[in-house]
Amino acid sequence: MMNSQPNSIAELMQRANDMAGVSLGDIANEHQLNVPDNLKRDKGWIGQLIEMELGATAGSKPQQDFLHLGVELKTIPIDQSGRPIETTYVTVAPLTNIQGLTWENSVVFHKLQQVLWIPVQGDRSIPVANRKIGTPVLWSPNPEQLTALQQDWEEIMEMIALGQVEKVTARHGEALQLRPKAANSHSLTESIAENGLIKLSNPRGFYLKINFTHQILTNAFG
DNA sequence: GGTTGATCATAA
DNA sequence: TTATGATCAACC
Repeated sequence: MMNSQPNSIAELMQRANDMAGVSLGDIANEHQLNVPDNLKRDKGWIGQLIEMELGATAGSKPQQDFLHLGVELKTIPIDQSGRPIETTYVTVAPLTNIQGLTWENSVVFHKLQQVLWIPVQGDRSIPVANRKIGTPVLWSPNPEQLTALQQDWEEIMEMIALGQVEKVTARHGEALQLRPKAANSHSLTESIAENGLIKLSNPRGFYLKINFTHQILTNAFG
């Protein structure tokens, strides 16, 4: 059962606030869904469940989840102290046809304009069904965060443009990092070669580092 | 214990 | 294959 699209940010936030303190098992029951014992084979299960509850538009378009509201939805697993357990996937990294692409025109920039963070207990010792949803955070990057993101993005994209995508490791970047994003390490997609022509590389995605998302949550909760 | 590179499910 | 939703698990 997919809930209807929220018509305003206020409506979206009301739904999000109503989920706070509720367990994943309770939400799943509302939608008559079974809860997996673990997430090994259901890595996106929590995200999909929350999308359903909040009425996000299903689909795999490279756009915000609530395009009409200008809001991207992200669930984020946190430990007992409220620190994110995992990095946050943002989007696939473009590896070709990037001449003239600017930060302001990038998918990363657009998706991070406004994000609704839904913290969820992520400690693996807690059964998935018992994990509780936390207080939502509607976030937009402040000037400092925006600058940090832009610097990382531009540095990484320059490497890609120069045919150096394989030389970019997850250690690059303070806020944003580039990592594999594929079915496996053998997946291939077109990328720019050092001679400017096309070569094949493992697909990459942009991720927000934990320290960065931790700061977002910390700022929101004082 | 935190991070990096690898991986899983699914839709179009 | 590429996009979505992410977490797993080996490694330092």
